[in-house]
Amino acid sequence: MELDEGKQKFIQSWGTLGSDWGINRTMAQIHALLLIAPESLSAMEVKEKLNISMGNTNMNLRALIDWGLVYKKLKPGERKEFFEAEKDMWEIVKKIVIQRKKKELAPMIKVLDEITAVQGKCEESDEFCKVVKDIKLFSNKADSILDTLIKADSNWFMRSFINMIK
Amino acid sequence: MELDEGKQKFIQSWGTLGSDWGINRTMAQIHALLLIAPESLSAMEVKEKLNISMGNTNMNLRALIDWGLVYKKLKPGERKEFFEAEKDMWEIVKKIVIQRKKKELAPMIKVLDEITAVQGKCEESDEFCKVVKDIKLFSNKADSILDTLIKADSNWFMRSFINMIK
DNA sequence: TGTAATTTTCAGAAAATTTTGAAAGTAAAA
DNA sequence: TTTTACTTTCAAAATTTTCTGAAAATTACA
Repeated sequence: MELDEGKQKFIQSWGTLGSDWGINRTMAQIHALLLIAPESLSAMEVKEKLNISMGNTNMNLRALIDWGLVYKKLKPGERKEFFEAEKDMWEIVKKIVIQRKKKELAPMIKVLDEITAVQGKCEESDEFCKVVKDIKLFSNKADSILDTLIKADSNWFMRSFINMIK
Repeated sequence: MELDEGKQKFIQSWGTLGSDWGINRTMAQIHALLLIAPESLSAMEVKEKLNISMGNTNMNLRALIDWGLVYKKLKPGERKEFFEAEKDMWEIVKKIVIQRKKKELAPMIKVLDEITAVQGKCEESDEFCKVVKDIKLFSNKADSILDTLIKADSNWFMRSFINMIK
């Protein structure tokens, strides 16, 4: 395998992984492209390297910026904008966790709370009540664990996990 | 809000959460329905409660069984099959982790390994090589953390995290 | 064995998501 | 101010994913 082939493969795989992770394919591919770019790239360069339309490029670059995975960079003397990826893996993971927590966990917790307001009507034996209680317990735990992770730095995280594992 | 309304809401939310998690909407809704069902249900009952086709019901019940989230149960004297959800939250999470690890993490690690075979051709300065190395480190770490989690039991997990957090 | 109940399969339909392309918007330079 | 380079928007098209419905397969019972 040649180096360029490897890069291509990496971009494709990152795209696939992304789409499994609620990040759309193109968004993840742009991220991958910027991750391995030695220099920041312009929107036009991204468009051309990935063979996608300008509209698509623009929308997904915006989304990446929203997520905090890509930064806009202005080069002095250059009119157009350049883009640069966040390259610290721990930062990347944290930013993804923040987004997914907001998009997924928060709404679930909200619904669970609404449902709990009704729990008075529950028979002790009612399966529904038991399940909701369990899930609530679990979600709240997950919520606070993730909050801790988000605040933590990489070393701390690794250290904790190493302790946990041994 | 009435109890039935609450149940409905729960099924819908679990469906939405599912589709964010690589479990399709219907699959997650069936899981939710079975989670809060006091008794195991037949395929026909599932079909009717969720207003979906028999084909869809069958396919997603199979998928849930594959994932280990639902068990098939035969009632003596009854010809048809009944279905019952795994209700232990920790088991549920573990089973989802197992599937996603297989589907997402494993292929990524495979690609990274293939790519690494080419790394000889890398300049020390090449961004690509740095990034691949970082991601590999991270993925392998994630892989072994998840393996540990899968083997662990709920109490152990919680205990570790409580320690971690304080 | 034949019949009826139940389950499975899968091609095409429907729905959801992503992408394009062209037009509109902005702002630096001339 | 006009031109030019670039960015943004968004309706419609393309693609991908999910669902249906009907037919085929399986199984249990008579």
